[in-house]
Amino acid sequence: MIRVLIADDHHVVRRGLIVFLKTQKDFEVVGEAKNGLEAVELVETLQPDIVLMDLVMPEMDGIQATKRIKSKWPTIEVLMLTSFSDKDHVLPAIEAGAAGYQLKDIEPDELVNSIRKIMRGENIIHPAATTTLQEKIQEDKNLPHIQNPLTPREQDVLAELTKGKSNREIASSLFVTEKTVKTHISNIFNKLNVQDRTQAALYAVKHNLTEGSESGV
Amino acid sequence: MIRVLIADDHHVVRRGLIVFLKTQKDFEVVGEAKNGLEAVELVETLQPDIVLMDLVMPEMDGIQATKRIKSKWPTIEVLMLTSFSDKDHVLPAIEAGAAGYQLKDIEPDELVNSIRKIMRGENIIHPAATTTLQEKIQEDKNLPHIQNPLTPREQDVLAELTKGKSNREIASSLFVTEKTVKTHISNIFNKLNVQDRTQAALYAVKHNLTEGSESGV
DNA sequence: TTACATTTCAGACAAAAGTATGAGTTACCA
DNA sequence: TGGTAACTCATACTTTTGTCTGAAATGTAA
Repeated sequence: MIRVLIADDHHVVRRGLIVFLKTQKDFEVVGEAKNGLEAVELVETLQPDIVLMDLVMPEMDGIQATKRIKSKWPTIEVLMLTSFSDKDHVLPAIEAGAAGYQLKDIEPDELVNSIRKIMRGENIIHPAATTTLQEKIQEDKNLPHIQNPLTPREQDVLAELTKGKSNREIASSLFVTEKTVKTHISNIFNKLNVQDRTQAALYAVKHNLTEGSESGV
Repeated sequence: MIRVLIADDHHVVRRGLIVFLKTQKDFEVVGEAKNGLEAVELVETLQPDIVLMDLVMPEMDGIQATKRIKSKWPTIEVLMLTSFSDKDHVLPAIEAGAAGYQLKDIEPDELVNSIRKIMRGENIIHPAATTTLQEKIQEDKNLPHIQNPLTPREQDVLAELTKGKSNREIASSLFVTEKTVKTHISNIFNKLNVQDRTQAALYAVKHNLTEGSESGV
């Protein structure tokens, strides 16, 4: 059961989404928010799996709301659902931590599909928005939850980390000091957009970044 | 590729195992140890995925070696391979942290099968040894890596933990103080036989203890 | 050859995480 | 009704983690 929170200032939009998602047996709309602030509050109490977030809303816009949500509850996914596909709207959304970006003209089936993909750990960008993203990616590579630019050494560290090892153990395995491991690990967290080693390990497992090794706890 | 270390004081046994495992394309025997002490040392340098460990060996027996290995490298699995199926031999092995216990009369195919299962996170006990285990389980439930006695509340905490949350976040989600969360978490670690939250999260994911929720990083 | 990325390491902190121990509460079982 | 398990919380620590800043060595691509 995927628990969905809808955040949109237009009543019609919320109605439409709810009606449609109700036809999906494994979806449950746990709440509705009329603006970004309400969205953050409801996320806190309801702890949904995913938030369908409108970009433009009163009180607090979708970007701000997404930032707050992702910083407090990094595991809760946000799918930006809006009607703008230009650079100025897409990029901030992705940078804020949204796992996906879809235009509101999306087909219902496609929407459900997108949500499922996100829950599986994939990132979804509407084709129209992708092109504008591609350009930016060249200039600014700091969007690692889209593209993963871990260096070889960082991948080594992450692999060890994903075996449940401590910094000291990783250092010993890779024949470097604990300081070095800490440096790598900090960089990994930034690139993966996670806050700590547990999230990094879960991310690696979920996204199958653990190609090298096969053991686990 | 599953990297195997063989620890047995009988040369013939080692030969036999090696020859057989060589026929398996995804197995690699990375080393052989003639006693427990050597096994521990080789584990340190070779970092295998799994150790096939004889119970009775000179220098250091399989139980001791397993204890040391599991305490230092909890992610490395140990399959006890021996010829005793009585209580006094089986229980210490399991308590030492062995993921499996098989008699030496095991069919080669069955052995490979067991190893694969262990790598998948399952625990393997030879039928003959299972019955003696069953009895003991009633008396002594402190064998959590076999049977998981997490209380409901501990399961709640573990579920939150497996979303990548910090203690503070878990506390807020479950409406208790951080102190309480720490208590639960310490207990969980003991029961799961892991050292920290990352290992616990990986354990939960691997062993599918995350029934309740579906989200991740 | 300059510029940049990668890898290594250090010092100094701040912030979490974990452990140990004790204790009060409820709830249920024998 | 006494014992026990589960849940809660606290105090007092120790140990790890993680961040920031700075820096040196290496290799490589423009």
